[in-house]
Amino acid sequence: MKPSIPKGTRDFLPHEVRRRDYIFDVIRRHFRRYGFQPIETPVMENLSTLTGKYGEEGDRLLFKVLNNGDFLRKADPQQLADQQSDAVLPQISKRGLRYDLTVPFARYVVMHQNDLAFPFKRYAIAPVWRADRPQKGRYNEFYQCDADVVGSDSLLYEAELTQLLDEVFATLGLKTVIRLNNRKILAGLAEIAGHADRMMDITIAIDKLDKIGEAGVEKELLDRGVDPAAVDTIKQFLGVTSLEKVAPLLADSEVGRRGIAELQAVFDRVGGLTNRLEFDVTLARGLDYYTGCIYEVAVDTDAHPDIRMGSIAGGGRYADLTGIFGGRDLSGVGVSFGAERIYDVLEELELFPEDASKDLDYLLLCLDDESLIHGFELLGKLRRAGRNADLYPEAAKLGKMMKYADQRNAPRVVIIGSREAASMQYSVKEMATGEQTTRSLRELEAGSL
RNA sequence: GUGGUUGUAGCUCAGUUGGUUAGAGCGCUGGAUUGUGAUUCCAGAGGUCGCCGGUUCGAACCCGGUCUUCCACCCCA
Repeated sequence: MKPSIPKGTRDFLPHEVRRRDYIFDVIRRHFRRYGFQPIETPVMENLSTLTGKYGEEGDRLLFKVLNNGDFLRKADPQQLADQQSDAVLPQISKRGLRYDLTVPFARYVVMHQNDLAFPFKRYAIAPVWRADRPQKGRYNEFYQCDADVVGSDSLLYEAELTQLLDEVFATLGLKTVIRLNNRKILAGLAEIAGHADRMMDITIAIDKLDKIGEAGVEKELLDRGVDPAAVDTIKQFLGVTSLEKVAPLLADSEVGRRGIAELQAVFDRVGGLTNRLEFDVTLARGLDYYTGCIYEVAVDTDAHPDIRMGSIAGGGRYADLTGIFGGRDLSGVGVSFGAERIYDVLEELELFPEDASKDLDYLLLCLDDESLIHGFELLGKLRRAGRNADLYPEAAKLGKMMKYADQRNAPRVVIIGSREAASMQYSVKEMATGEQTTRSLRELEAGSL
């Protein structure tokens, strides 16, 4: 048989894993610096935990796990015969793979609320699964790096998370645009338009502005059943790029005014950033559970004009998510970094640091069997001294071993023949320059040649 | 989930209206060079043409199905 892996999943070569680890390490370092604590949750959740949290579209994209045992026995025979997938599904599947890290976190907080000190700040770096049709930068299995805080309404957290987004991308050397909006502004907009109940339809439509243009948005709104007068009202908002200008439009909406006040408070407190920070009234974000500020980060196309990539990080405030699980209403806010997309962008821009794919200090090559024994002992000494070292396990032709060293991406090789073994002075070759020197054990152990 | 697209050597790709034995570059293995990789020269190995079925005297090529890739929707990291 021909080996294969499920569509939308990937294997990673060693150098790719090291580069991914570099991204994870940068993000994790910043999470810790900001006071977030690590937690872990299962990759599988009960389907009842997951369904209904991500909107209709999200439910469709959940991976369901088939029940064990004779699962069809428990299914309704008639519904089974009629191929009523939706009706049969809950009878044959009670678990699903997590779709994101936020909903499992809300479930976790409710289950462990007596063990946690609020506000509770946690981070998680873990894979999630979505049964989407794969494309570039879109996979069925991918990692999210989430930082969330639950149990406080303080807008200082929104400001802090903005700083966190900014610092991570500054450290990665990636120029981005951090866009901010507030669901309350969108609710106000819907209210002013006379369609308070149609907020989702309206926001989904205007979210597409940069993609389909104003005429496209207008058509989309009409298609979604928004009346022409309301569409005219909504169009007034589309060109607005500052909070000051949107404020008068929302003067008659209490929720809209609150949204503006919240955003203003965040802007007032973030301070100087490396990346661009923008208010964007058309930013919607599809997840149902957001209630306040929402974030989205994209590559700054002014600085990196050739990059075409969707959002590389996002987040927002969800005031009611814990309430859904029967807990106290604990307001939460968080951000999520899309590690895979960040990887693809860093790769394309060649922004990975040189040493992100190197992990070996020395590779030892021995020319005869006696030297090999000497080399194996030297290997142990170097490792005990804290150097990353490896040994070619037999005395082969030097050319062959050099080639192996090249493929291993070893920065330097230590050549051990009878001369070196006798004198304890080793030939060290820098692979990049070809420069060769003689070094003592002490020098090798010290590293940094 | 809807519409389209892709699949030929380890990789990137050629392959004529359907016609004998399917090619190139890179990589790989060996040698020139028994203590020097990435650069030179020579030789060699490697393919049920994604898979299943159909049409045909004959299929990498035409048709159907299926899996996969990428793209546009939908949605999203």
